[in-house]
Amino acid sequence: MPKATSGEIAALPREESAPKKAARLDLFRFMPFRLNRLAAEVSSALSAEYATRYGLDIPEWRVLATLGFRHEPCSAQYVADCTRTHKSTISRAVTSLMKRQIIERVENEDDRREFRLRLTGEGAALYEELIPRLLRREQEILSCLSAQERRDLGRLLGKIEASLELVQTSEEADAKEAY
Amino acid sequence: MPKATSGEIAALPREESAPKKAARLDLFRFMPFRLNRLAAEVSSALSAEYATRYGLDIPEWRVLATLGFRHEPCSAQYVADCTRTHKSTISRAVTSLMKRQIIERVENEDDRREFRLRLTGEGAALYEELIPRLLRREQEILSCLSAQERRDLGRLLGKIEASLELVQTSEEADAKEAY
DNA sequence: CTAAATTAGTCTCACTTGCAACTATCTTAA
DNA sequence: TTAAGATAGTTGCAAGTGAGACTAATTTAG
Repeated sequence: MPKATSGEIAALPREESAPKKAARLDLFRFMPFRLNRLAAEVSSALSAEYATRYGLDIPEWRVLATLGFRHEPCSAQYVADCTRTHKSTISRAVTSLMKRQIIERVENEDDRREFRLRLTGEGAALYEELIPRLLRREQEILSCLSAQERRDLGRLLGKIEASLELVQTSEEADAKEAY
Repeated sequence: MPKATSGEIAALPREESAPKKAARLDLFRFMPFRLNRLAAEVSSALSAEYATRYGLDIPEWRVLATLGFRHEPCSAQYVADCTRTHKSTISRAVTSLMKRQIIERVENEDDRREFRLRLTGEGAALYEELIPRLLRREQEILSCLSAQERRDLGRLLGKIEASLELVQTSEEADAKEAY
């Protein structure tokens, strides 16, 4: 079994060296692989809270989190945009959450294609019960980092997110300010 | 549309305040969500290299990367352990790569349950062609960070990776103690 | 005003993947 | 030596998901 990952980034052999060395890539230092693996591991650590305990899958949890965080009802499309989840996936999560009466939806009088989604009382109660658990779990996972390190990590990820345009710029936010 | 993500960690309202405020969680500051989304996005950015160009999927790429990095042939089980990918997934990737003559396998005389996998000449050539592209792509993605920031990121992720391995439950630890 | 283009949401299809059962082989212990 | 248990790898099955077609409603252009 290979050694645990070090802090280094996977590196190409010296570019300018004369004898064209064969390129090699250590998966354990390759950022895309590390991110994938870490995300998978963290997700599964958290799913103990919302999956086994409340029977929610990830898309359902994302709908719940979006509706619980925003207080105004919002459309399925909005949830899909926010969470970068495919609209068909959100649609299924919405259907399932409605069946379980965790959320409800009302027709939008102004645009009868879309529905306004919001938590039911039951859904809000579930949200209130679940959130502290998840935040505690997140803190546990991050407890190996100092407060400063956590800030640093957040900032570094934020830079990458911004450069990949994962986060909304203010103009985009304005453009979508229809909500 | 919600605000752009800051460098902060999702936070509970002050714990000790008298009127029990409703807990809220901003998905955009919630580390598990951010990791998931970032990993998905980075993966898809990279897949342009190995998927569309060479027709490899992620499991196939992981097999290739493992065999290319190590020079001794190794078993499918070893690849599965290394990459934390389910053995059935690796099995299918191996089958597909063999059909395409990118890898080959030989029986292990000492243990006829397992096979020794290694790259064919063609596979090695593919590896040599692909690796520089992927490393370049990784560097592009990380180009929004300074050299110091990249080291920091690697170190922070490394700490979380290490702690998650330590944090594995005792049953899991026992189960994996075969290694 | 009407036709074309756009958008919200649903649904079907194909594909991927994890689980668990299964075969074959190896190891351990009575 | 033999039976029970562990391990490598394969395969069938079921659940989840993205792509994209489709319906219904709205907006835009001519």
